[in-house]
Amino acid sequence: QSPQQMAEEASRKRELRLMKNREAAKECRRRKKEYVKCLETRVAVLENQNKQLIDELKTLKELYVHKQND
Amino acid sequence: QSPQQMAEEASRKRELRLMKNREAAKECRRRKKEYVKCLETRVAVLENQNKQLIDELKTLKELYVHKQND
Amino acid sequence: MSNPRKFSEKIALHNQKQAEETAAFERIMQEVSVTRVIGMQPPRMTSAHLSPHPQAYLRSYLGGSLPNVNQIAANPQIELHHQGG
Amino acid sequence: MSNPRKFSEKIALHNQKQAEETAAFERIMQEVSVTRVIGMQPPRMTSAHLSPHPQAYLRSYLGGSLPNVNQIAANPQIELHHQGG
DNA sequence: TTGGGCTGACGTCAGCCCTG
DNA sequence: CAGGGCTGACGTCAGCCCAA
Repeated sequence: QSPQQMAEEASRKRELRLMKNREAAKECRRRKKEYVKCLETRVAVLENQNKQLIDELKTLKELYVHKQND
Repeated sequence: QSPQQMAEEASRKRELRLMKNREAAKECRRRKKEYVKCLETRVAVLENQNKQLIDELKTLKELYVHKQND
Repeated sequence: MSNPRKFSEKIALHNQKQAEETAAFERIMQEVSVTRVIGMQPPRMTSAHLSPHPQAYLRSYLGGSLPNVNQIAANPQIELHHQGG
Repeated sequence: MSNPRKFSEKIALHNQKQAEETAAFERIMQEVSVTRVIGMQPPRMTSAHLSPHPQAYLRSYLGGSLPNVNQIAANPQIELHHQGG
């Protein structure tokens, strides 16, 4: 093989690899963004559940002490 | 001013701006990483609190129905 | 490892945990709601207790289907058997 | 806006919320613990009630410093409902 | 063992928002 | 209005890790 064809082959291979990694990086960023949004949503959900659980715990606690005093 | 000095000035200004934005990007990535880690830690904390709250709610509920049957 | 490297696995893991915790959360909330409702009755009799259909009375206070109510039905005061399915 | 653009502000906001929620969490846990402890006593008298130091008896059951316990130990029949929420 | 898929980290560009 | 601080998104390089 002539060195000219070798250089062309190497260049084409490199460009193909760059193209693949380019798209892969784009997909990776997309998944990372989705993951962070998932984390934020999860935090919000857990926060609401915590508040509701604390409220229910307060209510049941006062109901318990009221039953106690009866 | 000679166009030679103008080109040098522009090049120096551009390089300075690139340098600043380079360090800014590095700090930005650092803060983003810290933020994501903060989110994960927060999720773990809220998860543990949820479990403990649910357990306490179960205990208090059974205690309540036991008091009810007395 | 519980901390995967791929984002897709992290997302799937978080969705799974969130589903489980939400299920447990809704379950305990319903149970506590039921407990509070039946706990309010004994000291004072309500006209609903005179109704020939106490199940309908309870279901009027609570929303969806209550599979765990059977355990509560173990209370000797109230009889609550399956409505046959 | 509650959703800042800068990461530092997001971190500060999350830390603030986490501190508040942790405080509320620990508070309600201690209160429920106290409620359960004092709720177990009335049906049967314990020898600890004959002790000249009931506060010390309660502190033996509970961990940290409990400022509200003093009022409860002083007047066990009072109702303790603070801010309703 | 090794090639390829994913991701971490970098530098650069473009754009937003705030301050001068 | 122009200028600068931060961040979103891109392409590239380096490296990890698993299936082939």
